[in-house]
Amino acid sequence: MTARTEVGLNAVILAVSDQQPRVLTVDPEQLPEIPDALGPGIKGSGLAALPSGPFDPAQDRTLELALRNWVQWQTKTDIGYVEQLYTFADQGRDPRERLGGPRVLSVAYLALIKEGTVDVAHSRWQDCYAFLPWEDWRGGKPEAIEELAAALEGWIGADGRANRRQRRERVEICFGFGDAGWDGYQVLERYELLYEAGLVSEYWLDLGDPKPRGPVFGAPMAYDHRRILATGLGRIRGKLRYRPVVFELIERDFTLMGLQHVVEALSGLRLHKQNFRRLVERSGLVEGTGRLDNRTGGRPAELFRFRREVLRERRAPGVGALAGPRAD
Amino acid sequence: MTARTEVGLNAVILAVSDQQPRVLTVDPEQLPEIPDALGPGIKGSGLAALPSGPFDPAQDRTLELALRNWVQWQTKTDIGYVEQLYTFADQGRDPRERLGGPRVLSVAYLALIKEGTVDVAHSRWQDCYAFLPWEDWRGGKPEAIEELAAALEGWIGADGRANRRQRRERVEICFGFGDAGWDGYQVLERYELLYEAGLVSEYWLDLGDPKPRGPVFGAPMAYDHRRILATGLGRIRGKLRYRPVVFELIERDFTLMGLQHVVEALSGLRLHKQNFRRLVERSGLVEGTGRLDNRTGGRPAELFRFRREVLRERRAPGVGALAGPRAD
DNA sequence: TCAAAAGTGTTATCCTTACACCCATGT
DNA sequence: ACATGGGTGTAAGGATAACACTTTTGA
Repeated sequence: MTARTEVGLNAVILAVSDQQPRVLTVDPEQLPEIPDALGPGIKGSGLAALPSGPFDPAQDRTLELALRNWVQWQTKTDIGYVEQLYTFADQGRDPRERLGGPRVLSVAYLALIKEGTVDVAHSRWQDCYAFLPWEDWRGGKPEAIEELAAALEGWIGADGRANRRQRRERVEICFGFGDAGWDGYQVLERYELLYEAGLVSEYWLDLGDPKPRGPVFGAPMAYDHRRILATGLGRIRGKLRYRPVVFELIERDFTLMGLQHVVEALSGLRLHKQNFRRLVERSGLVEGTGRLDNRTGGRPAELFRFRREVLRERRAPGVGALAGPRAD
Repeated sequence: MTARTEVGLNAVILAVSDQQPRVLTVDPEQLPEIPDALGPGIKGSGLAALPSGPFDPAQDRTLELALRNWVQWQTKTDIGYVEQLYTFADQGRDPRERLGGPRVLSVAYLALIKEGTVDVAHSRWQDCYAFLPWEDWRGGKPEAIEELAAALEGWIGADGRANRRQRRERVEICFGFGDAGWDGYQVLERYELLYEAGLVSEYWLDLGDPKPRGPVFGAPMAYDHRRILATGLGRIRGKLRYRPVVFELIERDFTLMGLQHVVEALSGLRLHKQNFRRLVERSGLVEGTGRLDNRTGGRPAELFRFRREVLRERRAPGVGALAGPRAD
């Protein structure tokens, strides 16, 4: 017997406001397609879910168009930048399968929108780092990380002698405990490691055992949506370096401080102010407009714009070494 | 009416031998699922196709496992490194749709294997640059590029006044005609531009008009497989910079020259020998074994190995700025 | 006048590039 | 001996990181 396959679309819709990266979530309670039978952990759990929409092979010419239409309709906002993230199809990723539903394959997209107001019933903006708190190093080493390291140490010790070395190596690489230090890009690798180690509550939910036997970290999301979020955050952190994607998230005119705050929010790192300014200006990525913004508190800041010509001039126009020297 | 959806898997299987990047292709003539009715351009055309396999939602636990099993079975080779590339689902991408077949969605993967012998009936290794000749700059500016530039100039002029600027900007960015110069990473962007400009024969095939009205470049592939190949080549060129993926393509022991040739083959660039050696050695990516290879012609070369510890030591362990200084 | 944020200058250090040169082997 | 490729040294130039410092506003 060949089961049916259905294709869905998921969107990680990111914005930055108040120096926090936000992701648009919906309340799965409101999603009509989830049957009540799934009980604990899904309906009634209050878990946040990523917005998802259908892909209708009879109607939709392309995946991206389907996504755009569907997001536009739901959020009443024009999403500019969209890119495909990954296709998720692991067995059991959608709990409806357990009730005899079709195998659901989901193509996830990343969308970037400006911090303007997207205010739709049943959806809200949530801080990305509520779900992935260990990813935010702007205030120095996150508190969670010590506890996390201890829990991972337990996971390493829980395996046989031979595998411990591999586990330890993996932990060290993912979390930068070696000489390499923290690498902001490996968001997904870290989430997957925590999942395998039983340190996120989705692991226990997927086991059908909603009570974690041990510490868990970060707020959970419905289904495998936290994994998808991690994929999205990792992707944009990587892309920041060599593509001018930051500008999709801010207004046309911005101050250098404002730009820095957005880069910091996404990368989860605190950057060195003076050098950030210089690097960005020298890179040709922006140009001054001559106008000033005097809502800044101190001395008014000059407003800058993205310089489109940089695309012709530089090979990998992004905020470089993620991005400039770090502060702290 | 909602049409059926079917999910297939495609693999871009890359190896490097004789300093050429190779891709494993099959003869679509041999693929049982292609009906004869599709006539010109598909069956009987002799076009190369990427190997493809089924995804069976009833059997396969994950996409990657399905791919691994299926490739293993076809090529009798253990593919080590595998990564998901992209999911293709544009309407009309599979000509069977025109005959009332289901909508076929294809999840493409990139696999890297060592140059050893994979010799299977109905499949063969072909030079990647036969399909994408403008991507090989190892011998200086490729011949095709002048002709290509002229043809693109025609495409720019063929649009209304307003759009010409945009078209010209896009051409300049993609092909590095501006100050930025050639960017090896943008393989897909270039292919898509050529497709839109009618400069690859797939464009005419998709129109149902197998006779191109103008020059076309590179050997065509069946369906949208050349687009998939371009995606794969772009991906590995990007990844080379910050992940030690080269080592998936070579034997455990290698000379630095050998390593350089593989990097050059993939990146399509000629590199500066002395500095490549030093950069690679200093990076901690490799370690000498003390043993020598005396098949090299001149003085025997030391054999090196990948140094796994580098993963703990360096944040983005790859062959850097793609990769080291260029020669020529 | 002070706090807060904008913006400039300078220097030590490291990395990259380019070039020149020597070494070991087979023919 | 010489061709071929392996391998090392060094110095110029550029980019980066860390520092101290001045400027301009609002309260």
